[in-house]
Amino acid sequence: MKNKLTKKQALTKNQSLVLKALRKAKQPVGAYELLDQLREHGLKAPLQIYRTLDQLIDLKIVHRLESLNAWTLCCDAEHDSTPVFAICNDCGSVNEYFDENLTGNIAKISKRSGFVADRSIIEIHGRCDQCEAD
Amino acid sequence: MKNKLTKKQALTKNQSLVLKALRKAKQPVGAYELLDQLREHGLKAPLQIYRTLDQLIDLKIVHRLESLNAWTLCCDAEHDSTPVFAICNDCGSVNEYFDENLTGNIAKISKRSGFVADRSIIEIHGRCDQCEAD
DNA sequence: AATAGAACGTTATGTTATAACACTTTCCTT
DNA sequence: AAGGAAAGTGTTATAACATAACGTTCTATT
Repeated sequence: MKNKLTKKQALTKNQSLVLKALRKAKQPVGAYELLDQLREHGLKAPLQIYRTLDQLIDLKIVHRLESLNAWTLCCDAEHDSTPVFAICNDCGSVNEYFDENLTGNIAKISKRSGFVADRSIIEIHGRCDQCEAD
Repeated sequence: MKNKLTKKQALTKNQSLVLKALRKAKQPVGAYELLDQLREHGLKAPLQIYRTLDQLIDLKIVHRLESLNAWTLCCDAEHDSTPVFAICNDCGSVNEYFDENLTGNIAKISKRSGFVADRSIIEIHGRCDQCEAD
């Protein structure tokens, strides 16, 4: 897999298909749901989806939400810091945030304990603005 | 399920069995691994494990690690704040931390965006002290 | 054109989790 | 103590999520 510098290179057919499906979705999408949607485009097996998702994650175009077993588009921003996902229990929408302080605090915890962090997962469940207003 | 006040009540047979298995483990344990271990005590079906784990989570005795599909004992501390799990990629050990600041960070993000948080998941993957020393 | 690496396709299988239904135990209330 | 509600249990079947293994095809160099 190419590194970030070549991110702009053309996507492969499968990558484009999966990306397009994710763009259409208003919520994170599961692998098998993607597969169902893309059957009409010739995709037949789960592995085709899982592989493509892995590629898109490497390209930093897509994130996996561990607590949902689902995937979502990365917000536009180029970011090296840890994303925070706010997941609405009601409508299922997900927003991606960044927080320097939070990233800093995680680093602090790590340093304190001698732990060397590699990948951080922050997923907050609750109710979004919209749903809370109802 | 009873609330926290009655936490000290005697555990049921299945709860005790699962808890004991988790105590023996040095790492988070998967549901089917628990099942295998507890077959000799008469447990036969996945649901028996999953149900018991849910109960233990409600009792705040056990945590689920979303990024591992596995469960681990809660550290002793009574805590209402969000636990941070540091998961070693090498040895698989997991440590649970708390950080007021971090909890504050999450609250701030929530306030800023109108999102009302409910349950926060923070799991950091990396290398622990020990493994890093090698 | 040769070739190396990435991407792709396919079958089979492994792993994790829940639905649905019936029975039993516990504990509170009268 | 009898009765009933709620929690816990057991069992079968099935759903949902994910990867192994193998061979082929595409693509971007040299």
